[in-house]
Amino acid sequence: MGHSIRTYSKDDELVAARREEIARNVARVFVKKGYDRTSVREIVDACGMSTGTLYHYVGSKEDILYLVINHGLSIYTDFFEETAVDLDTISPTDALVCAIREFYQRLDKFQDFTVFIYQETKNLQSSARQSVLDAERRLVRIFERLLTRGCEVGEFKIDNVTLVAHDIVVVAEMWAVRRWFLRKCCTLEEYTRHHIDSFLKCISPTHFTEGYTS
Amino acid sequence: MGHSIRTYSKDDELVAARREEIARNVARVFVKKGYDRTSVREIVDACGMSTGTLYHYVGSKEDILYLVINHGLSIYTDFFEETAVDLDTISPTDALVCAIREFYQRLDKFQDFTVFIYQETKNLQSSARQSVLDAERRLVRIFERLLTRGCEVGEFKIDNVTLVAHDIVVVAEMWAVRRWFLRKCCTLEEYTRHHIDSFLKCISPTHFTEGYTS
Amino acid sequence: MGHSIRTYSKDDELVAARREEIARNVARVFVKKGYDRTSVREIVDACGMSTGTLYHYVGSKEDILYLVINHGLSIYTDFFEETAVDLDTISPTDALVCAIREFYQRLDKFQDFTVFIYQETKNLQSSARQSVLDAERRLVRIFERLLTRGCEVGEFKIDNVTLVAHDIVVVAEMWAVRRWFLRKCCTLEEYTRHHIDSFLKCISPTHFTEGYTS
Amino acid sequence: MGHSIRTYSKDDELVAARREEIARNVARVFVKKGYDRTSVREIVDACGMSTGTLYHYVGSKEDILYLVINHGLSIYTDFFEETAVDLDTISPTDALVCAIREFYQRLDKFQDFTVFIYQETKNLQSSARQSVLDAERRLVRIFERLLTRGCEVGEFKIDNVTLVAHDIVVVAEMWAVRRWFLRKCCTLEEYTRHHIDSFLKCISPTHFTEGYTS
DNA sequence: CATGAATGAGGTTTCATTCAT
DNA sequence: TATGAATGAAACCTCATTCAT
Repeated sequence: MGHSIRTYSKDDELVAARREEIARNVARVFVKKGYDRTSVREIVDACGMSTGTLYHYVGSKEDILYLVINHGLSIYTDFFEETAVDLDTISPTDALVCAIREFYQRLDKFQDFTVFIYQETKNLQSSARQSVLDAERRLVRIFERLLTRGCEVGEFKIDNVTLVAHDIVVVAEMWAVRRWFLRKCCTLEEYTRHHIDSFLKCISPTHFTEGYTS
Repeated sequence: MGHSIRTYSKDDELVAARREEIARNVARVFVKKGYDRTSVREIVDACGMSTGTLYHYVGSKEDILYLVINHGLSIYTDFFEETAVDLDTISPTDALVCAIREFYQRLDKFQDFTVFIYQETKNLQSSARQSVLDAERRLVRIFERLLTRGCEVGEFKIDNVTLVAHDIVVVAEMWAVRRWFLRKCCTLEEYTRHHIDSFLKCISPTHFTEGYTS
Repeated sequence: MGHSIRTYSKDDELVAARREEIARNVARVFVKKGYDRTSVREIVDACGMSTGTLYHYVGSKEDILYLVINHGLSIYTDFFEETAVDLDTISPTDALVCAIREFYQRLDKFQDFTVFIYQETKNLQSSARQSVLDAERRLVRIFERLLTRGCEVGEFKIDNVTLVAHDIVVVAEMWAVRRWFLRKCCTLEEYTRHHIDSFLKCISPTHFTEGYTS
Repeated sequence: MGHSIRTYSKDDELVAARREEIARNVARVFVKKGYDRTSVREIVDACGMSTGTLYHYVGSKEDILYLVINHGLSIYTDFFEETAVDLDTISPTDALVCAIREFYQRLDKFQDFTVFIYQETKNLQSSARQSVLDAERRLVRIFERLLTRGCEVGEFKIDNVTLVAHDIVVVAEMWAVRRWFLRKCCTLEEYTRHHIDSFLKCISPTHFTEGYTS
């Protein structure tokens, strides 16, 4: 799916394993030094491979960027596709709060990745970039579903569900991206609680607002 | 202030003029191709200067990144330092709404810059990066002041003023950074209105909330 | 005979078969892309072999060039050694004309090979090159014999038989090598007839010439 | 004219001088080792330049091949465009004989080049190759003109002037290309005389031939 | 002050060949 | 015998920067 990477090997399993290995090893280096500033020399050193072997499983340096970004995305995408099931058994509000908490904590763990993706996605060619953006869209959709369920049972009242879901995701990512600012401002717990409160206020149906129209 | 750049010239005015010229011309190229992928040759072509002249007024390629980013920041910082004055004469709520509207529209115009800054600040060395981050902080502070005034006169009720101000700025920047998502989701007007409503809900003192504690 | 190629196999027949297979398959690729620009990977792909197997029957990439060139030479050498027999039963002039016609038509069919040999023989190491040149020499000798017979029976009168025989071969090869020019100039039939006429004029004993001495 | 080569310099004269220098120095190496087997490292060593400087005046390794081939072609093309004038003042036969003699001697001097061009033209991309072939065509045309003049005054009688002119050029080039054979067969003087005689016989109007039709 | 030719280290990628399986 | 993963030297080319003019 998405983007196809050249290999000289015909053993699909081996290719997948080696690429996983590459992504895992290179991630650290890319996050630290940035993509453009990491040389292929440094990449192969980090992988403990020879140049030739690397290019056996990968068509170009950019393919490696793609692997690393996808590896990073999977870390939290995968997670959500697992836990999202349980959320159906509790009230929409509880589910939303729980999901946000989990998500924010998860992003806190993988801060470096989040920042990295924000900085390097631009360097991908169109097809590779599309599949990264798709992963982001799936992330938003997870929250969309939670919000929609809440609307259906009357617990939430939301004009633009997509926009709210998007905000939830973005605010989480900002905890990583803007850490240079936020760390001096509050703890993750405060940050999370503040935004959970904010989101709930905004989507609560009991809150009467005349709607500010400029 | 901030970061000092090497020059061989002793004519301060000329240096400033040339640097302004460089920043203005190179901005477009950097925004389009990214810093690392822009060669010094492309830089001098964009400036209509010779390499020698460029290095007469600038110590390194990275200095140019610093110039461009600062040039970009000034575009909206300066603006705000002008218009912020008038805002004192109207009610805090009106002032806030007005400021947000102006800010969001301004960022809409300079989307490319915003995205660029999000992507390239990491490439700056410590001292240069600090002065960029300072500019961002000043931006937040503008909204902090508006919010604080509102709190003082009882129009707003806010636990963490800095955090809200920061959110206002970040949400604006996301309109540029996440345009690939948001353009398909709503117009700038809808985006702005949605968030103004949200922010007002969250800081309104009349809204009673028990505070969701997980 | 000629040049010896390393193998790890002891089954001579298998070795010969495999080498024949290699030459046949790789010929097309070499003719199209040139020797230096064809990678070993492309060679094994063309052969449907693994790298390991290839190097089992061949010592180096250059050995393959040798195989291919010899394969190419055999295409027309073999042919001549078959048909040359019949030529003894007809008059020297008829035999010559017939041989030239056959030869020119044959080369027309294997143009690519001829061009290839002109371009790549230089890449062979000394011993391999010698055996290629030997094949060319045998080709010339075929015509030498025809011419000599004609001289003996008084049908031809030639100062330097070798030189004329060599010209006959070279002119044929030029039809392939200089096709970019000759195709726009005449058909194969015209080309052949023109040169048969020329050769006959030059070797005819009835033609009186004082010999141009500068 | 013909093929355009990238340069970073704007000083046309300097570019021409440097390229001339490159062609002159690299020619020897290319002729000796072949194009593909000569590394850029060896090229810059032969030129006494740094890599950077080389690529200042040339876009790629292949451009250098183009320069060298053109340099080689000019050696005899230029020559002819000078001497061809005088030939108009003598009889067509004398002019032809004289031109052939000069040409064959000239090619003898630049054997290496001739061989090189036969082997490497294939490596040029289309546009560059075209302009090399054009130079060859101009060479043929020189002899075409001489032959045509002879026909007009009745000294020659030729069916296909172009083909004869082409033969004259090709036979000359073969003296270089097939030296491995011809050196053992005759001297340049013998080779030249033999072919002058042959050509004159073939184009002489007094020689009666019924035309051999198979 | 302004120019742009010169530098050579370092960039990414390909290559022919080996050898453990 | 047959395989193809692994190697790392060497390929071509670009780069930011300097300095003589």
